[in-house]
Amino acid sequence: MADNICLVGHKKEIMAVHDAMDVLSGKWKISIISSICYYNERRFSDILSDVSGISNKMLSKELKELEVNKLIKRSVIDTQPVTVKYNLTEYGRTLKTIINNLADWGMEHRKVITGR
Amino acid sequence: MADNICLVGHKKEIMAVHDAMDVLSGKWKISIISSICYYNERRFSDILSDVSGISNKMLSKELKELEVNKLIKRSVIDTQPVTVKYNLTEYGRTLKTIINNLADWGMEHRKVITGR
DNA sequence: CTGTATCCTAGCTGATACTG
DNA sequence: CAGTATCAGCTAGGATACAG
Repeated sequence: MADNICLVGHKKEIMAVHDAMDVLSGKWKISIISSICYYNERRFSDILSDVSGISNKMLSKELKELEVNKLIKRSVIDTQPVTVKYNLTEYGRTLKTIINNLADWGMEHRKVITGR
Repeated sequence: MADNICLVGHKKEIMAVHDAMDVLSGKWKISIISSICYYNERRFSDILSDVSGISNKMLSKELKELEVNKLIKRSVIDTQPVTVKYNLTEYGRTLKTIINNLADWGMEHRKVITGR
């Protein structure tokens, strides 16, 4: 099914893919989701070091967008100084498969561009 | 496996995901790949109408990048006027799974944001 | 049909500094 | 620790026109 869908495909699927990318696009979004996904629960500074190259400003901004889209949840713990943790929402967790696929493909891709 | 990887995840995977997005990011790239994938072989003007909203300039530009990354192949057929067709390369076809996942997720996502 | 060439602007982005 | 504020440069992307 996942294979021969390419023989019967249509505009609906293409638009669906575009819809998905609307939420996931952005230089860092998928990496951020990955970080939270792989560790299940993650703090701001954790993600900052997980995702190499991202600035705190960008992280802050993209986290907000992901939260608006209901993909992640932000929880403030009232310690001193304050602690904030991010989790995937149930909805966000539906992205796991995609994340895993992307990670697999990304590792193969790295081999292709560097390796051979 | 695809599930509990989230319990043992690491920076390598996050970077892999980022690598993947490096190639696939851009407002239209995934949609373009989808179009070619679903129809197996596609012309410039076909893609232009498949991917609603894209301009010829963007299509041209992103097609070039995808070609450079060896994901698609461009073939010129010497008719009058000239015909050009695009196919996924064998390597590009390795993205099928991801495309299908994204299409599935995108359709669910549309329900979530419009439906309920 | 399949693109290129210009022009133009919103907003993305990084760097740096600062706050509660 | 978890962000916000500000500045400035870049570039992604759209509109339009043109070319082979």
